[in-house]
Amino acid sequence: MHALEPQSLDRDIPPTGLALFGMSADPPTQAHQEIMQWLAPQFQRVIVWAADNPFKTEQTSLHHRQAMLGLLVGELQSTYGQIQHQPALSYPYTLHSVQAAHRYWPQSQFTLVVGSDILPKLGQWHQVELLFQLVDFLVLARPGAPLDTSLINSLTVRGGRFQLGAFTGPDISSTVSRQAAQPENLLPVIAQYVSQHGLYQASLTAPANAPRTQPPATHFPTSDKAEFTVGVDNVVFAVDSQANRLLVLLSQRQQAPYQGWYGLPGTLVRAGEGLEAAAYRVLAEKLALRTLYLEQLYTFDGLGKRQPFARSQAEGEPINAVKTPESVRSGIRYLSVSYFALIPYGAAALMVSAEAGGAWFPVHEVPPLAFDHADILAYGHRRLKNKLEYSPVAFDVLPPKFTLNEVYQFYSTVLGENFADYSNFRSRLLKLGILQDTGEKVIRAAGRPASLYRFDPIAFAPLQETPLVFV
Amino acid sequence: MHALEPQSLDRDIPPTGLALFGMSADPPTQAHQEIMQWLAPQFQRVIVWAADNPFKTEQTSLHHRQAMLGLLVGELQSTYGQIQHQPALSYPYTLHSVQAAHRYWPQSQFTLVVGSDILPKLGQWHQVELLFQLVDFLVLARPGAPLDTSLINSLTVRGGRFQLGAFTGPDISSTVSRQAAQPENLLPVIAQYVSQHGLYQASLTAPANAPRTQPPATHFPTSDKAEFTVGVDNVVFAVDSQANRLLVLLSQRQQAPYQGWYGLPGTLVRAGEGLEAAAYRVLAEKLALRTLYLEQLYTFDGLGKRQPFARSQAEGEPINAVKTPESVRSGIRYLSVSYFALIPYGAAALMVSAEAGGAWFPVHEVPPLAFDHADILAYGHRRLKNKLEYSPVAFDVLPPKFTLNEVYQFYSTVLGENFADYSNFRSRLLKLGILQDTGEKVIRAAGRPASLYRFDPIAFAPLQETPLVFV
DNA sequence: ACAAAAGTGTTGGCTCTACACCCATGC
DNA sequence: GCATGGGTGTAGAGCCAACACTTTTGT
Repeated sequence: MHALEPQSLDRDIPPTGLALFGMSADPPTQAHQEIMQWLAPQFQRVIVWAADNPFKTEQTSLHHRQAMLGLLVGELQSTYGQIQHQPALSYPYTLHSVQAAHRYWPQSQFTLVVGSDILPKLGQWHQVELLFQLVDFLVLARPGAPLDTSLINSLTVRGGRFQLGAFTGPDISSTVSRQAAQPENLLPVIAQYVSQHGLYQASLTAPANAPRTQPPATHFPTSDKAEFTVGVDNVVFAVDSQANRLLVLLSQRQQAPYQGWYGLPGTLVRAGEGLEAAAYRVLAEKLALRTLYLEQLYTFDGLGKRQPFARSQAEGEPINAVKTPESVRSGIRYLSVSYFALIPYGAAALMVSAEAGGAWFPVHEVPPLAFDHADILAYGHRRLKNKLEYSPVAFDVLPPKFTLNEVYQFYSTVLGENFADYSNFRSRLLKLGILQDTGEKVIRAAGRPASLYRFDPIAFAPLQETPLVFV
Repeated sequence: MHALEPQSLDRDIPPTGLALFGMSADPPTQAHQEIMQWLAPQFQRVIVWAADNPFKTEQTSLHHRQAMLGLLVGELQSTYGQIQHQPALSYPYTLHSVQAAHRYWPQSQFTLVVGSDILPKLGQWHQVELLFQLVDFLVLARPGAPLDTSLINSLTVRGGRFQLGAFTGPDISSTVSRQAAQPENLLPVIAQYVSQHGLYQASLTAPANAPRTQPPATHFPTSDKAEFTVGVDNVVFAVDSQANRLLVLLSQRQQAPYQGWYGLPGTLVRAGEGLEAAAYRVLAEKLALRTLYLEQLYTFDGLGKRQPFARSQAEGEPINAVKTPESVRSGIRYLSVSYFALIPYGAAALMVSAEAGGAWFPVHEVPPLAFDHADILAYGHRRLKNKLEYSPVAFDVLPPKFTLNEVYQFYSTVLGENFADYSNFRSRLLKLGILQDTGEKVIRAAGRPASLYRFDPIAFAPLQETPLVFV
């Protein structure tokens, strides 16, 4: 039993192993901190977590305990970089925490750090024999829980490997600090957290009207951050289903750069104005309309071509090799947030004419565009096609009552020629059950009168989250 | 035939009609501009476009002609708001332009403005009888093309309705300005465009080394635009498929606001640094890894809750009613561009420990987060699930060789319990033909050895654009 | 009567789901 | 042997493209 000799620790435990130190952290104390400091030089890494024991009903919520432990570890990390807070190890059973650790750091040697007070209960732990195979134990003596050699013997018989830690510091009882908790007994960083969140109210003499949650201030620390001007650029589509043409709204630029070129209608975001509000403003300046579909597309920095289509960086260069483009290092930069809009075809006519400078182009006949607007337009076009296939945007811009053929024309205009035939489209659409037959009939041309349908939002509501196919 | 009296125009044509004025615009001249000015007071609106006649081979490309016409109309619009350039009316046949106009402005009265020189050819125009039903004609006299009354009579018999315009101004021949083209014969705005794009080279005495395309300058006009600080926030996921847990990387904030809270790891964008580069930098500071999947998620202004999930504004309030939130009107604003990353599970262990301040949380057990990071996280989670279903991101973070069961575990961890059974998942995945069987076998636990597969990027390449389902 | 458009029905082929069953290994 | 996980096969249900067919209108 010489392994139980305290002084044997420093030479028996190799500095290549990982220490696992779970605790309730309710709250974490200076003793916990000192144990970590004591463990740090002896192990390659020290992993700590707050145990998630659902049976302790009186316990402070795991969130708070994790936050406090994170603060405590954060204080140490500048000196002891190898100490790590690992919330993903929070499990009800220690076995599961240890198993997770094995998955995180395969082929590592683990030492589980425990207080001597848990030894009597250890025999009944969940699958303790399996646990014994996975970790060595490092037992730290606690006052009131002297080491019982026969107990350790019986556990050793079942497969446990125990070492005794030569740690001598303050006791680690959280119960004491919780119950007799005066702020001065806690570490300052913990005390601050405790008072801010109103924990341990029963005993803590917290300032009566201390703020519980902090106001979300708007101040950010300055560094060599860049300053930006932010603009929105809109890709606005209208569907002329009768002529089978998809139209896009462009506007001609009045100033350099690209003076005289066509581009996407856009604007700079004004002080106090939201992104989406700016996008709406651009539309309202060019068009008079009441209904539309609008969503954010993509954000482009001004630096080089971004490709929103890029699938992956897999197997590529290490990420540290990503280099900052050398262009545009001067002064204020420009950021473009693009939005994508679909408006009713009728509204295309209602263009506000005075100085609007907007014009509709068929999407397959757009002129060369300013900046990278051709890319943005292509991306928006792609998004429109995808959106149509799995979401009912079409009904946002079709008239309130419509014939099924109108819907069909709309879809085939946007999605192109290789499109399903009318009768199958029809039956699929109706089977979704989101269209109401109004009973009204209408005659658009020669031929049998068509029923007018209405989109039924309440029938659609439950399908909102379902992946639907409208094709 | 009193309708042919010039002076009858002002009282016979109601100011409620729309004038349609198509031209070749090759280039548009001062005469065109004067005609528009003359038409403007007489009509509710004047619609102009550049005709798209594919038979004229020597013609300047439609793009340039549209751009020039747009510039010319732009000059007039501050005074004559009712003049509109409408490129969507560019068709080979005038009939189609007129029909499109009828779709744009239904129930309107249209007058087509033409020069007297086209009258002899008008009888052979495409479906001219139908055209006659759709528009009145307003004929402007041109030198060398005197009005032939018998010609007009015969066209009237076929259904045409003609009026004679009392316009007296310079002749409108573009051919002349093109061939005898000196810059001083053109309107200044057109001359500038022509020289910048090197049009009409044969005859134009353009400056020898005038720039053909403008440099994309980086200067923008100032208005009451807001200044922004831009940050990126990353939603970083790792899949622990063995424990069936999805992990997300959080970091604890060191400063106010929300000091001590957990939040998404982020940073401010530095001068000269691209958005994606900043996102990579954050990851590189916290983690040591070589492969990952990264894509842009969404851009949040700091103003109030945005909901990237919003389906539509359909049937809502008119867009002019969208109001700017009153919050944060002061000084510099903050914009958050969020990115979404998926990293290999093994890399989660390689956390750079020193002062990294990062920690992995199971996604269903995250603590309360700073700012609106909980919303961003939820959105990222949604995106992850969607991405998995129709794109092969999983293979970016799985090891280079993997068993099918590992893929299955990965999918069921992310997509949850109600997931297809293994054998069907297996056959569907293999049928895609994007996995190669390496022939190697591996034994993970008890049971028959599993084949190792490899993702085959070249087999996948042609499927890139196809809508695939991996579920 | 005929053409054109709306709407219904049928049929063969395909895919998906659920489940049964065989295979190869550790113990 | 038996348990465990890998891997194959199959019957039934449902879906879908293609196309024929009926109904109701305009001309």
